[in-house]
Amino acid sequence: MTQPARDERDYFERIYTVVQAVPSGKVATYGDIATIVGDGCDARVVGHALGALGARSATVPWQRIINRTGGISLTGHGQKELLEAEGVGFDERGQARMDLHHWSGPSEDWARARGFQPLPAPTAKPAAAQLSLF
DNA sequence: ATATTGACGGACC
DNA sequence: CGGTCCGCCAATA
Repeated sequence: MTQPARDERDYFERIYTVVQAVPSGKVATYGDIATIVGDGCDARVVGHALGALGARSATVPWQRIINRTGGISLTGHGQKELLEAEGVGFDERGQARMDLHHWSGPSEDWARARGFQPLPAPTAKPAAAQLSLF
């Protein structure tokens, strides 16, 4: 009974909370936020929530949320510059370096306390492949 | 209540 | 590696 009522499905508020958990200098994808929120939340919903921020855009680091390809979906708002100001590096293709600034997700304690869930596997790749980058 | 859109993601070619 | 198509879910008209 201590479980938060899912009836309301306040995706917006939840998404805002998760986005606020993203530290400066880090970036997260819409899909990651959706996964953390869980409960059938999808990347599309995250985009809607951020689009409905309105005046709350000043209290929610929406700039740290980018698409899966590491590119900026929204242009004209200086999102890329904002991220660069936070220390996020971009490549010539205008895409953020996910391998360097991709948020690992919230801690299990934080997530569980909020009723969310941590990321299952951010970027599981065999370390052996790293050796043969040449 | 139904149809269309949308700050996406993943699969396919 | 890049562009394209389909799919998922909610909000809005």
